Amino acid sequence: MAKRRATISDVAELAGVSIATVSRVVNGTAPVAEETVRRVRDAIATLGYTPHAAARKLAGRETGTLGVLLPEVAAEFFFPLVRGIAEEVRNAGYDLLIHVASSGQESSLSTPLGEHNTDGLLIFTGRLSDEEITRLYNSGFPLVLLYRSPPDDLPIPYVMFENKKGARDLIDHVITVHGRRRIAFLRGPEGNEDSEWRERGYREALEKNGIPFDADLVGMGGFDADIARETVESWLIDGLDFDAIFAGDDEAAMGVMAALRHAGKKVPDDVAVMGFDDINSAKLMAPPLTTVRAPIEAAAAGAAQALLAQINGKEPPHQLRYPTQVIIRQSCGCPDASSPKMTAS
Amino acid sequence: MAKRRATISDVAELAGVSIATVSRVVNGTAPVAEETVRRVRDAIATLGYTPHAAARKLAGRETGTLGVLLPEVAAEFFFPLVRGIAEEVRNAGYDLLIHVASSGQESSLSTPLGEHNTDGLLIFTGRLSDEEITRLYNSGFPLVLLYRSPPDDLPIPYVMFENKKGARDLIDHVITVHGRRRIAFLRGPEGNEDSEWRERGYREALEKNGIPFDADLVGMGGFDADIARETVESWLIDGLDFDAIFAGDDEAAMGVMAALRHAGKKVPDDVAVMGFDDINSAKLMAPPLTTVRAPIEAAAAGAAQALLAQINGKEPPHQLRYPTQVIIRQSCGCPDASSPKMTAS
DNA sequence: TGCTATGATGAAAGCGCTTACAGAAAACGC
DNA sequence: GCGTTTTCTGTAAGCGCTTTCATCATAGCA
Repeated sequence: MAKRRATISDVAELAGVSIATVSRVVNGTAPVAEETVRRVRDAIATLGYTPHAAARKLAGRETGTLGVLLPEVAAEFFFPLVRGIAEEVRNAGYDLLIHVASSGQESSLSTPLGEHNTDGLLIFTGRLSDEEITRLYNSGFPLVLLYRSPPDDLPIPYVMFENKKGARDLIDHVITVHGRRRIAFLRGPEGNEDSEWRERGYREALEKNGIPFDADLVGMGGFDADIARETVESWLIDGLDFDAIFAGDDEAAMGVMAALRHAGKKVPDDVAVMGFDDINSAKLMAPPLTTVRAPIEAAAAGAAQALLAQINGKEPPHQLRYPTQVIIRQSCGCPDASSPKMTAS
Repeated sequence: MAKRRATISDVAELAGVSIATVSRVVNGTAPVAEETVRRVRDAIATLGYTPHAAARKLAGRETGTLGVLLPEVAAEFFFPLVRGIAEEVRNAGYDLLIHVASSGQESSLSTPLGEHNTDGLLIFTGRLSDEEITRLYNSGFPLVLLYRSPPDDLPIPYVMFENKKGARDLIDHVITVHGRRRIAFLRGPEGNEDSEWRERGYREALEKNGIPFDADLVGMGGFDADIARETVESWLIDGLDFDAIFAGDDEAAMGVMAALRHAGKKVPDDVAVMGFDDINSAKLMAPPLTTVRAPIEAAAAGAAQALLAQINGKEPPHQLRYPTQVIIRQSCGCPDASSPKMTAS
């Protein structure tokens, strides 16, 4: 059944032209007579010809594909991220090679996304060692960092959210509006910059309101529901005193709520819970989660654009900072503004 | 800064051998004298040489990469799926090209994952038209279908879950154990086979227990929280009578719970809620969701293996059917078996 | 009418690599 | 010691495509 794939030569022969001409009509790189174009188009159609990507890459200078390096941890967060990138990349006529790293192979680029295989790389937090990044940068390889800043102050473009401000406003809200004073914080994964900034915002809000920082109230959340849950459960066992928990992100918040519920604590009456990101399920939680909205998809798209710009020789911005916005729902103690929807039908 | 990449010729020259020899030591395709190997290795190291993927693909017969076609809908379900595939594919030394389809371009393969660009394709439900699949199959291109059966009874391998049995057991539980009789069902996306089988299981359970099927109790869930939520909200407004909802999948169940909660209905006292898949957040919902566990990651890995087998000329199984298992939690009305964890620390 | 822009096309040179094919050198057998 | 393997290595032919460069008609212009 497997017939040999049609090549550019087959098309050329059928259309009675040279392969150069076929290439030109396919890529529109030079004027071709209307009549010729028609014949070539027909030939392509009847042969079902598709250009061979590898050959194209070899001949041309570019590979026509962009790579994304993602951590193993697959969170809901990841979706809008990929969607934003994919959309942008496709519009620019590039392919997207997504590499989901597995634990262990921390640094190596022996894997797909080498410099030879893509025209540029979007690197998600922490996946690549500083040395690797530096090396790639030094060899002039287009790079954009997602949610982490470049090592050694290298001028590599990167996208970031206004984590600190968002967290500060959020914590300030629960202090000033709801009078909470014993607010716990769950850190993200080790070395995660988003988490560091959120913690700073958390501390600033504390300070602003004259509440001393208490190291006991900081635990490991890992931006992960299960990890967060365990931490809160152990706090509960230890009898730690707190009246609010800033979970670090929404996933962790979900774990926090589960732990609290399981222990018979009421949210938000006994403990207020806040997340960060405003993932889709945040509004569906019980109670709906008060959080900070981060325009993940937009940021991802922005990162892709910056990479594309770089590839096209334009000067990309050095930093892309996206705004965040506190989203008040009920998990902080605020009343439900909306009443059951009564869509007359 | 951007120096030219080192090529195989550079290595050959530095090592004082021919490019053929370099290729041989890189690929280990033929015996090479120990001393020569050493020299070549050294040259590679000092030059920092990495083979150019495209060139390799062009020269060799294989592209060394596998493709996955995914629908735009990004659900939590997608994670274990990708993880399972990625793991398997990497272990086999292949690259993974993930193509997230966007709405609109339903069928076209004009996009990355053409037959030329990958050695095989894992196709996720409904993304490709039957014609495209048939065409690819006929041209001998290795294919594996995820969660859908092949068109026209073509012998294309596909993976499936025991949806019917899982759904039947689940519904049977809520009828026989909890005495529910007015059980609603939320369908998945149009044409989704998983959904069709789940519905059959649902009907079988009804029939087995002498409950007549009521078309009014079937609505659109779309395997999506927001869609499910809207449907349930409109049911509530219409005053539809039901005491249980089988949401079709876990994402939809989340939307169902939100709608119920918002309307002041108690789960499971007023309405029992059941999902399907057992995604990570199922156990974190309030109340924890009774559902059916589908080994998504394992199935995905299996699919990848089948594809790899096919590529290597082995005969892959025609169908991979994975078992499902009812997971009882509290949303169906069962008591909480676990008590707050008391991990002594 | 003679000469130069202009449009349309083909010939051919690679892109970096794999892989027959074919030597040359070393090892073996009797 | 000579023919025959066995090892090791180089030569060269592409893989399918893009892209100068060159070639020809035509068309434009004085």
